[in-house]
Amino acid sequence: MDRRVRTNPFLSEQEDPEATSDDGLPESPSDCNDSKPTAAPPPKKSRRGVQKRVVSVPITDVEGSKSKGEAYPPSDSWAWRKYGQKPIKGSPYPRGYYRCSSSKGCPARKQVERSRVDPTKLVITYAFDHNHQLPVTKSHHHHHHNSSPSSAVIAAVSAATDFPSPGSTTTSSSTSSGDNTNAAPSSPAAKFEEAAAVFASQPELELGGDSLMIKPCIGDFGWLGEVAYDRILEGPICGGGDIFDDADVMVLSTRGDDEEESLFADLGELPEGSVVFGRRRTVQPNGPNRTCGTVLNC
DNA sequence: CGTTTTTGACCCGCGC
DNA sequence: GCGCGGGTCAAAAACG
Repeated sequence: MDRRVRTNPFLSEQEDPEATSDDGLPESPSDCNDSKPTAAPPPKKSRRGVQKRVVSVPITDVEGSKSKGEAYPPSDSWAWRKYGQKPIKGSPYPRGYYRCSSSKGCPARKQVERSRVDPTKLVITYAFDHNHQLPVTKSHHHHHHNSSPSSAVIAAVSAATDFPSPGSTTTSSSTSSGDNTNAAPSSPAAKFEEAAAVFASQPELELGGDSLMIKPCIGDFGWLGEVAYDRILEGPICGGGDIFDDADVMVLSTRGDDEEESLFADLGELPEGSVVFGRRRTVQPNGPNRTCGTVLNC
């Protein structure tokens, strides 16, 4: 293998300089609206100029769902393999590095870490797109359009590092392994990733003037709603260029409850968190579409 | 048996 | 120019 290929084979679109800043986000709220995907001014390149998407998901929700015995959709079909883990300075939680194992040459990568300000939240950073189609395994019937294979799938999600429980460092393999194949997730983290994955592929997003609306999408992902997704910050990383290409940041309100409030309180306004909406993908509909939220366009 | 996870070390980029 | 931190790879071990 090419050891250390520092060159990103896929860099091109835009990246998230702050992607790594899980919560510290020094960025200003207004920023989200500033960056126009179209204009695409010279964004600051990240360390490697990698385009990244940050997804933030409340871990507690996932766990809660789990206890509720909710039905979870199949994994995101993407197989992720953990290739590293490192403690992050300033954060008590380690960051896990995952690569797509669905395809040999798939550049898709993701970093999973726990929010340092809000331990109940998981911050997933996606980098690069999948260069292959979603490995449809079983119930992956795509209702909607399937984006071009070449465009690759947009979002992949999943995973979770080992979240050392505040107080005790647990191991985490469960998460990763569960996440890897399309097997049903067994750990809360796995659910998270799935949730994120689904979001990433959700096609049913509608733009409504200033705000985005998530249509029945959640209907299919009712479980997801339960699980919880906070906000969506989307970086046009999606090669497909979907609706979100237009939206830089979106906020999804699962229930618009304290959760969100606290979220904002913790984050300040709407900093990092975000769930990525990619497009396409279906899951078993067993959820009460109670969560459809409105996506606030930053 | 195959695949994935875990841990350590190395290298690169950025900041000061 | 040096140092720090982050990111990736590689080898070994564990699990399914």
